[in-house]
Amino acid sequence: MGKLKAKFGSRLQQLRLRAGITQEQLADKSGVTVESISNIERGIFGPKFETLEKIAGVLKVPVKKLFEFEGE
Amino acid sequence: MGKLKAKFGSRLQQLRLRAGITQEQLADKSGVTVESISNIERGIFGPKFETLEKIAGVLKVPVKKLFEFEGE
DNA sequence: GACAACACGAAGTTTAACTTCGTTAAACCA
DNA sequence: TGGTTTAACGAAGTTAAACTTCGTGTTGTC
Repeated sequence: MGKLKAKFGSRLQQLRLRAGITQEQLADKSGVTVESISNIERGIFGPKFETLEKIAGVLKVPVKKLFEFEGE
Repeated sequence: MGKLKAKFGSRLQQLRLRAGITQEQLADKSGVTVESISNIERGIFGPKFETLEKIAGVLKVPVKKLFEFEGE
């Protein structure tokens, strides 16, 4: 229990690297700061719905892709 | 753009009805109020990550199922 | 050496999630 | 009828998580 933020974070990092962009680029296009992206990727907190939607848009993936973890 | 909350809401309602439970039952087991579930299902706001995780647990579905919308 | 990219922490701000009230209405059953 | 359940819907207030703004430290690379 309580592992969703962490799993989401590493999944986000995975998809961001796959897209070939930096945290700063993702941050700028998503309308948040680099530190926020860093915090999200490290599982410190999860994005709110609005940010979630923007991030998925920048990465050009459906939102559900961000919740597809390994071993589930 | 900006339709994620609404799509998530109706998807949640769909899965809740499929599970055969009321908003109140889902609310109690998820640790939020009935009004919150109602607001989420109507797309007024999206749940925070912690609530999202609990809801998926109550419905016994992986989180990504809640983001599987029609026509995507 | 300088720069890029990122981890990481602390402290403050913002605002969306959440609550608490209350009303309304449809559906079902006694 | 009347009572109960279920849920939509609004307004207003509270809470807490998301987000920001600082700042330091590390790694890699040009």
